[in-house]
Amino acid sequence: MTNASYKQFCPVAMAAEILCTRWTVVVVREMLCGSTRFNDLRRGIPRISPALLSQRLKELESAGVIVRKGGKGEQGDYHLTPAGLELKPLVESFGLWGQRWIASELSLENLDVSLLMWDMRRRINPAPMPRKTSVIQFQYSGLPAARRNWWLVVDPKSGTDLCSVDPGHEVDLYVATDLRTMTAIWMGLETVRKALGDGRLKLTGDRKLASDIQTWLGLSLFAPTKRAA
Amino acid sequence: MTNASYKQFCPVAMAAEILCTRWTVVVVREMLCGSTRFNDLRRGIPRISPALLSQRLKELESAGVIVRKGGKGEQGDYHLTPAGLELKPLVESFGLWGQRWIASELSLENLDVSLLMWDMRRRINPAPMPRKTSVIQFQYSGLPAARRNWWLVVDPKSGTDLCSVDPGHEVDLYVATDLRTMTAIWMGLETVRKALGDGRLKLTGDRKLASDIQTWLGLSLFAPTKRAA
DNA sequence: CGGGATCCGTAAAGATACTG
DNA sequence: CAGTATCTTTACGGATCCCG
Repeated sequence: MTNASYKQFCPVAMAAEILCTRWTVVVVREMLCGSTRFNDLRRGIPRISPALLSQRLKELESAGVIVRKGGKGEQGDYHLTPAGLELKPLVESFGLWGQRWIASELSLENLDVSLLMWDMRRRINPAPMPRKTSVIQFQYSGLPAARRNWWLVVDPKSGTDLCSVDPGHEVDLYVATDLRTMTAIWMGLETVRKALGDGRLKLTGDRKLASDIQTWLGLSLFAPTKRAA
Repeated sequence: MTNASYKQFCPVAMAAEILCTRWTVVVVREMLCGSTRFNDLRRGIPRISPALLSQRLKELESAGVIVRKGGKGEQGDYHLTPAGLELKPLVESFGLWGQRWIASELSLENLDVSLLMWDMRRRINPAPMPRKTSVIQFQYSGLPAARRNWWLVVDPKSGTDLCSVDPGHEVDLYVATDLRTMTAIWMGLETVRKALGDGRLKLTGDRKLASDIQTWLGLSLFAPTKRAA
């Protein structure tokens, strides 16, 4: 079917043929967010099968959107080409439209704690945080024990690590909440202040870190978008 | 599969789930270009099966992108909702990227005379043409007899009609060329002047109409886009 | 003739297991 | 870690038919 094409010279149709197969736009989004390794991509796209991810990467490579570095059999390292980088406005169009027009209840049906934490790790802004390494532990009520606790280890110099098992460091701030509340905050559907107010979010530990949370907890790229629906 | 979703709260993924099924973006493009009837859509998307078009229209309706006017069994009349109209920038992103990065030889493999004429009909600009109705006959060499001749009947008041059988009016301008040349001009890949110069395009009839052709023959929306590949 | 619905064979995607 | 292999389910393409 991939070969039995739309047969239209229109550039919209030609681009759609490359990009509008299942998962493809999500793969590109993930690469625009900085993932380059096969398993990093899988982490950002948990429900894609490895076979299909592999196929999509090959298709994107032959379309000139990405290049694979490393020989066959070696570790692959995937990077966007100039053509791939220019897909950024297109992916942003998807995000803006989705944020504006897809009912928020629908988004909040697709809760996924590892996806949320993986996104948060990428968007943490260490600038307003202490010079030293900060450790923030998230505690999600109502989740199975293995997925309940998450640690963000923020080193202003080397970046942020995400752990789902206790890394053993002393914790500077505990964030106790439920997954739906944290996801809604992340998406800009509600605010830290409101969730703190009605008790769905509790912060304990370092006072400064707690009061500054809105400044270092980078929200989703699309959180500022005004909703229409 | 449509229901077994990506399961991601990310608005990019949620939008992609709605829009990135086969043909869907092309259907939206066609509606943004003004088609509202089932068979107008089929004309702009000749290779979609009626069953799949019907299914896509239902999906777009339940996603809130279009509304169907007319009761069940009645004539359907499909219109974009406000959410659908806001897909315009997204569809334009596809077109811009496609025009910039997809090799032109690839586009010119997908020649389709009825698609080209259907697009041209929509983009003709009657303003610089005579007040009276103008008839332009296109003669494509190398096509089977039934698809060789096309007539655009441009009435500055009521709009433009496209005919593939002789409507019987007196012809003001004859445009004799081949399909590849006309498509390349339409896409901005080359100019009328150059095609006239090397004889791949011939204009006979009304001198004024002929010399003004670049002003009234609206090109593809993406013709001004600079290519990268 | 416009606006679809049905049926069937092929092609793509999901799930899971497995390997260098 | 970075993918293949295999099997089942779902989607798509194409032809045909239906109905007002």
